[in-house]
Amino acid sequence: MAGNKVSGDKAVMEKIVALCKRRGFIFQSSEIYGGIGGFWDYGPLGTELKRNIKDAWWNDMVRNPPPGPDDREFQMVGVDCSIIMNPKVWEASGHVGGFSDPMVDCKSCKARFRVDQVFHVPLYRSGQDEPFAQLSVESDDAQSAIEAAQPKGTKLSKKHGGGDFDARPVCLTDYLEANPTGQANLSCPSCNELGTLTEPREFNLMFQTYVGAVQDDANIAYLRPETAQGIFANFKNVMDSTRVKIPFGIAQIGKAFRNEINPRNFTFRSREFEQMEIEFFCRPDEAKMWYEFWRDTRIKWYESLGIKSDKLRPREQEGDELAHYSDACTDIEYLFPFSEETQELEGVAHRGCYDLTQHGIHSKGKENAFAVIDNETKERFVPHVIEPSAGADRFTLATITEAYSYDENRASPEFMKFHPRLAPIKAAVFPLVAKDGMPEVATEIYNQIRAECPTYALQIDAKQSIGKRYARMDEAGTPYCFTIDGQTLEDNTVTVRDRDDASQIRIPKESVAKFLREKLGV
RNA sequence: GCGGGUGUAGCUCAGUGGUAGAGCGUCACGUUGCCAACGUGAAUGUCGUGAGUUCGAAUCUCAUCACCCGCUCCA
Repeated sequence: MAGNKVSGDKAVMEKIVALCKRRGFIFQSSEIYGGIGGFWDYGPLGTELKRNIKDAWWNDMVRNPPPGPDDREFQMVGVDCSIIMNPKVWEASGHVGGFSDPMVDCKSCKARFRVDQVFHVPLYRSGQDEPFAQLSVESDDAQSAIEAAQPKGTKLSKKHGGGDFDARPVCLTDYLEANPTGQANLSCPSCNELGTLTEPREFNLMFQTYVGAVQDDANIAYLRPETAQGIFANFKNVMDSTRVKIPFGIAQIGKAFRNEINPRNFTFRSREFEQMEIEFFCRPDEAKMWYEFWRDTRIKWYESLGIKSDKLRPREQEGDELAHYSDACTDIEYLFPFSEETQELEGVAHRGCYDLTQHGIHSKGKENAFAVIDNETKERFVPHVIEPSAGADRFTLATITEAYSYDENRASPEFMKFHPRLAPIKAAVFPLVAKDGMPEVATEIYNQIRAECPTYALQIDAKQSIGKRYARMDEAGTPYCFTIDGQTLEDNTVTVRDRDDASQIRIPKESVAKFLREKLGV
């Protein structure tokens, strides 16, 4: 069977990575200096591909969004915010407080813990001032730490003669503050070994920098870890300047930065990446409806761009997976060849009124600073937010792995079956041989397509054998090649070669641009 | 961050202490009559990087960087 898909195979992933480099889709950043972990560059073909993806998203979501549920109308507008913002933004969003947690590692069993979630638990006999033993547990608070300490504590108690005991948990945060050199007295909550925990270390995943020439704590700033906060911070500006009315959405495409501990899997987990985000603002009582609308819209969008296989898997998050402020979230996941498990391409989250409320509190000192008034019902409410947040680089990678096809019966076994709308090169024009006036006709046809389809990336090539030129276009994923041959000179027809099955038909040379537009549908 | 593996031409890899190699790709010229054709020729390497051992290191040692796999992490 032609177009045989290969999946769930790491060898395939390696072939894809090799093809990406060979054909100029993706290069490692700073490769000539030995590279740099978690950063990637797009080459000429990859740049066209990613641009087509971002354009498709912007056109389909912002300029020409689908009709809403029950054909309800809604507006979509765009913003393009700065990457560095006032650091208070990240206090309001929780990124500064929440993600700079000190961690400790166990040198013995290699487990890692958040310092504030480990409790040191000395065990006491009633009436005694010194503990007879101690242990550690992982827990959210002191009360559950006591419960968590019972099984281990009972065993320890038996060892020490048995009898009732009293567990008095101390959070590691507090313990280390009181005993800065107290590491040796602590045991690992996982393997129970004594004195194996490292000193606490900060793991802030935000990139830090300084605004202004003086490097001082007072002017620390961060590269944004998500584009969403720029949208929330401009919510009122957009309301005041554009006449949008609830329900409406604000969209943004832009770079974001996360200092991942361990970047992996080609471009999938990068430290610098591009997001395509929508924050959709609606009435609280309609939030569920809009959540479902966006979830379904986003799934259909991926399918419309060629991710039709069963590798695309939406997954509704379970209760304990959800952030505390979130009512619902669907991860739209894709099964990449590098993993047995599906990986997130996009999260569609029902965020309630959390973000606007937080920014209200932090910027204006009141929860409802960004409340709006419904003109018909006169109700006043802080809008609820549905957030479809997609990874542009992740979808680019999914597009590449989905398109990658292998058919050993073809002269060119590897070919990229891109959706025509996303294909980096839309068509190529070839003289069958570089003589008898064929190159001149090729140039004429090439110029004709350029004039009639000025947005298409095209190629013209007269060098080497025709088979080699077809093969190169197969690896670039070019849907159609037009070839000028001897018959063209007699009856003005050219052959059209189809990338997916290598079949050929003849069409009049005047109609190549029309043929392309109809076939590509772009 | 931990453990294991890998790193030699654009790609895939051979080379285990003694002159830097192959296939494919790329380029040029010739040829061409629809699928990586053929012929001739060419370019391309601080052998990931830096130290050390040695008369001599791609090869041995150490460090470091990057990538892959498994943990860990993933707002």
